[in-house]
Amino acid sequence: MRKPDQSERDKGCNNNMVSKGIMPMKTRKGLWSPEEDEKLMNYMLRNGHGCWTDIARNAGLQRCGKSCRLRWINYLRPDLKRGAFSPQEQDLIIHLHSVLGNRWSQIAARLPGRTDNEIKNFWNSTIKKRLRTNKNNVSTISQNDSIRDITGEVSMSMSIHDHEIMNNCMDSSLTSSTTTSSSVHNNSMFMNGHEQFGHLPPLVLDETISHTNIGGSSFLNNISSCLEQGGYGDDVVELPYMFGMENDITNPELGNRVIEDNGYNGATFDHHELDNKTTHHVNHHFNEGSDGNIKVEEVVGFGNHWPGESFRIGEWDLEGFFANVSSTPYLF
DNA sequence: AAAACTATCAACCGCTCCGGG
DNA sequence: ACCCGGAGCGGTTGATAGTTT
Repeated sequence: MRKPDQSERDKGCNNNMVSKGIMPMKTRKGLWSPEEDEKLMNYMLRNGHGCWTDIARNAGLQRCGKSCRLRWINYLRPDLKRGAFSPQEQDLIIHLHSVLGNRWSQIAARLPGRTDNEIKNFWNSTIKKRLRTNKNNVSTISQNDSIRDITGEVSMSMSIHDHEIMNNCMDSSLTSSTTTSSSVHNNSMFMNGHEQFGHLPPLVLDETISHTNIGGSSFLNNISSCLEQGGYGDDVVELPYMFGMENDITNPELGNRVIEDNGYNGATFDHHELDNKTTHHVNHHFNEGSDGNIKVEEVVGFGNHWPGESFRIGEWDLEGFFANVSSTPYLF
């Protein structure tokens, strides 16, 4: 972690001003102190969003707006979910990354309570490493169980069964777990009304499939098992051409989801940082005092759980989501 | 016990995009 | 059409905690 420092100039935030010969106000850089958190939290809860530069100034912070925005989004937002990623979330991240690539903000948009930074960090540390390790363990992939592009190169170690699921899910005209049979798919099938990508090779399946189960999450399970068994590698997981999602990545189920609010009622709520590995947690307790100001207290505790479970804003029922996955056909 | 190594993640940086003038 | 400033994004850095040697 970076030490809080008193930089003479916030290079990143004040580039424009400096280039114009305007001497910017001194801004702090580095880690945020609890006092700064408190100020920003107070201001945001009272006034809500606005121009970040104004927020920084009006909240009495010697920070640039950019820094305030980042702090709020990544740390102070009341709807943030903390703690380790669940296996379901991990599956979802892996899948979404295979679809969206490094578009962390778009991935984060589908994981309520998670930030792009968090997901990016998680991917770059944990998953990337895991994939790299597992990749080395991969020896052969059955041709019959793989998907090949037009050149015959094995491009993804997803089972035909799961690929079929995805194909069918791409087709919004399919509303139930129907039986389909096809040996060749071209891009138009995947695009299905969305803008098509121009020069992408069609996918070729090796054999006819006659079974699918849209409602299941076997695709995700398969990703999990591939991950564990070493089926995915950096160079085989990308499937950017399968979806016409560039212009349509809004998932009504997720995007409009009402976040459960079990704790924050405007008076008091907790913000937990949880480290499952060490069972140590730092609990930032935000409490509204008699003066109406939000106080930030740091409480250190132990135990691999959410103390009191009082602050579960953003707690997201992934199980329920996956159970209803058939209603979100263009996500899977 | 200490040094070296590794993992994690908060925060910075530079860039692009977009809306307003 | 152009300029400007703010917002947002993705890549990267670096401090610190944890683990291994």
